[in-house]
Amino acid sequence: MRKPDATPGKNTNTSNNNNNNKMRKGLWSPEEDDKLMNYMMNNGQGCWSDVARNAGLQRCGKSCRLRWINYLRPDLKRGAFSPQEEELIIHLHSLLGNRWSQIAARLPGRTDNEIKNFWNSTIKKRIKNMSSSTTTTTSPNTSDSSSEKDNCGLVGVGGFMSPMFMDVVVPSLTLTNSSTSSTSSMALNGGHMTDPLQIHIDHHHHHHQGLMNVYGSANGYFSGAGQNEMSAALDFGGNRMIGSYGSGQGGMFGGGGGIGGGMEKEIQQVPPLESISMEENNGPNNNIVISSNLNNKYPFVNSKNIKGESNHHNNNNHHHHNNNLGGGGGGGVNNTNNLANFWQGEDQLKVGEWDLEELMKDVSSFPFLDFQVE
DNA sequence: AAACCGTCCAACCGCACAATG
DNA sequence: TCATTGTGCGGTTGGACGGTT
Repeated sequence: MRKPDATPGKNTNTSNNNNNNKMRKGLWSPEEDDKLMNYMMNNGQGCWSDVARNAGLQRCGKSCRLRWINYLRPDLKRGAFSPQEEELIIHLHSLLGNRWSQIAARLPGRTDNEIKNFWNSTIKKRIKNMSSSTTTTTSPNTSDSSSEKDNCGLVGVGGFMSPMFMDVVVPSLTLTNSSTSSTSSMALNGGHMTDPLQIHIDHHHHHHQGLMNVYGSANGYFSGAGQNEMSAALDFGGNRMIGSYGSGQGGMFGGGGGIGGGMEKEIQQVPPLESISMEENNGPNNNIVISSNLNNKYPFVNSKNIKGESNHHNNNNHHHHNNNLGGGGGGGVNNTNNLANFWQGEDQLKVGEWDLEELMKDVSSFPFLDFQVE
């Protein structure tokens, strides 16, 4: 079904004339596209049944809606998925599971159908290959997330999360269980996690406000959806942020064998549902600009852009970049204003409990970011 | 060149949910 | 309440396409 058949009448397919309601099915002809497009441009979106009728289309409203959303909509982004989009899809899927519409809502110009197809064809296959090449153990949870009841995404090898380590470089952040130590560790109750998550608090980078790196080491995917999996998430007084960075061998976003190689231009925050845009060039050092128009709902992603510099060296040594938010190697997100203000506004942010399920159950409340890859 | 086969993706289907009468 | 209608979502299908034999 790649191309619509331009021959009038020929593309009426299969059951087109079998049923007596005269509703066409199957591929859309260019004439039908024109009718729908013209109608939508002139009248805007309304009741789809009316659209179908008033546009002179022998299609059900549902079909018209689908055609418009998936193909005719002017703001659709054509072409292959960029590496950034791919990474974002992978991560969003790890958080959201097969909620394609929610994933699509965070990928401007992309449709849920498109993402779903992309996932089912490209990414799933790649994960499958990767999984088979990096481990000899198998798990029912490994790759075929679409068939899983709990929408499990990409959990670690063997269906378990391998030891993970998080570097959380957050000045003035104290963790209630170990506020004085430079290295804190705590366990998260991830159902598939085999080892406690260790969180290292770096108190030595006070001029890098708001930086949080979360990365995984060893084999395993630092991702997951559903209650049994985890991503990293911080809940700061209602403003949640998440971030992850894979550096381990075979990690989901890892440096060796991980999807995307090094996940170097990584934005792990779930972007906003509102006003997302993503533009890109194809250069190896794409910048990522994050902005938001949420009117101070999330002060660290305010209307000022957060600009990430794709610099491999601003990852873990933060001597030159302020406010590197969620940046993996090269994927840092800088915000010299709002993020800093956010962090500076709270002298002692406290993270009382790290309840994975609580964090994951409300993915939609994560800070909304606006992605642009320059 | 023809047959075969795997992949891709547009479109359909069934279901759930909300709104309305 | 209950039925109807409209909408949206996720899963699935089936045919075009391209590569391989």
